[in-house]
Amino acid sequence: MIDLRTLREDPDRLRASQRARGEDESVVDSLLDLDERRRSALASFESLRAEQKSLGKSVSKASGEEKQALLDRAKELAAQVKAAEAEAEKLGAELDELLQTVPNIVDPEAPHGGEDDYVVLETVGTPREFDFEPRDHVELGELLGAIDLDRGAKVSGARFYFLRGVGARLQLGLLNMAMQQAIEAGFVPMITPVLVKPETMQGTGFHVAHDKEIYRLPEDDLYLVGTSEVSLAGYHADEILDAKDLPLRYAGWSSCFRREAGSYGKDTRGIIRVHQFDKVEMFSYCRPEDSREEHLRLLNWEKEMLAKIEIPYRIIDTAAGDLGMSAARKFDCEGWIPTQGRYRELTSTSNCTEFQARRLSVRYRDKDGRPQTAATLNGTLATTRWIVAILENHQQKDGSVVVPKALRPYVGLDVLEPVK
RNA sequence: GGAGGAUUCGCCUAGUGGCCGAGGGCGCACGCUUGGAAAGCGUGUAUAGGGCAACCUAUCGGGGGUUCAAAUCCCCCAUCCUCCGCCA
Repeated sequence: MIDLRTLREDPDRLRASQRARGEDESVVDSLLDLDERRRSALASFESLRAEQKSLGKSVSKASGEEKQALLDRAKELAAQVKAAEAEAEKLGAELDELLQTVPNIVDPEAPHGGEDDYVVLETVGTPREFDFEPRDHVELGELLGAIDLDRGAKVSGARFYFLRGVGARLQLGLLNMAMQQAIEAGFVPMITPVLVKPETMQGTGFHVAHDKEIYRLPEDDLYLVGTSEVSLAGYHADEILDAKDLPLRYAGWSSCFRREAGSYGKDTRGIIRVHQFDKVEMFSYCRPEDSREEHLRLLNWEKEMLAKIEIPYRIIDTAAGDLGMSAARKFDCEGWIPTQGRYRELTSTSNCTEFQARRLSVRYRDKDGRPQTAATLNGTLATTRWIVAILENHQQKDGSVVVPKALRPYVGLDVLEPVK
């Protein structure tokens, strides 16, 4: 949620941001108009209410005819107060509703435009030359007895899978390595709820009612998270944090659930795009003025992880139109997938500035003891999808896969051997 | 699933219709006292919105109602605790 007071002072900032995203600018004027009307409705309610209160006090002191006269007036006033309050509430609700639809103000440094207007910031490593025809991760997963897609489909349907044997070990090792790195960097390790209440989902910037990506449990009014970012953002909701504890950093391990509606036909093969996967996610609460630096730190921790799996990757600066609701800026690290001949997203780190925290009411006390809205950031340390990159980049001619050195202690194997 | 109890300012607690946004204690902050500290004394100590100064308004788990007036009365819901049942 954007800040109304800032909007009043500098509406052009939001206009520019909407332009950069390729979205509607007129929302700015609608907001300003509604805000103005709500404030005046609120003011008239408040003065009527003040009158009612003081009148009420004189009622209790008066007696006889005088009291009756006062009562009559008070009764009349009570009706007016009620009407004024209803009007103010109505406008407030309208304003809130509109405000809910406005995405975060983008960082002016973010590239303008849509999905394809990203800027490549850095390319690390070079794709390996194969002296044999590389197998894709599906084939390798099958050879190694690591990924069972057929039975995943049998049990749960399309885009489900079993990780088994070395596949399960690879995921556990990878995510444990991520957790270990996070712990060493001072993160608090967390295993988070995967079902959350609507206000947590909404607060994090996902629309419970409209978002086609969210799995819902209507019977219980609970929602499956698409990332532990949601649970970790909600963790400090309605709290005022101690400034000396900032930045507060958490590393959450959870399964993630995505409906992948509207992606029919995309990545139907393998475990690139699935309904359920596991992820270790960094989440940080910090002062807004520190958030840009924090964002770069998160990116560096992602690079550190990627270095450990020894694959070529590049970093892109996502364009404004592709930032989603909450992010002001987003960097993705994309790993090289040999059989696709292109880079695919392995990590994503977003600076959500105060957007999520304002919705969730996460604040901290500044030097003067005044509550201020915190900034929140998130970034990926590892996910199930990384298995694709590891298998494909480190495969050998016989179908075996060399485990990257850093990962070996966590997986307990140097090489994954075919089972058939 | 059933029965009962609870939910007030960071914590503990007072408060059964107007004098309660709300008293006390603890904690915390500042000051006095002291060679220094403790104790003691004094002052302050929620959040949000509006004017942005005095001040005004809202909020006593959430929502609705009764009333001129609700922390206080009524209804619904949520959470926690206890007991019973059910499952393992």
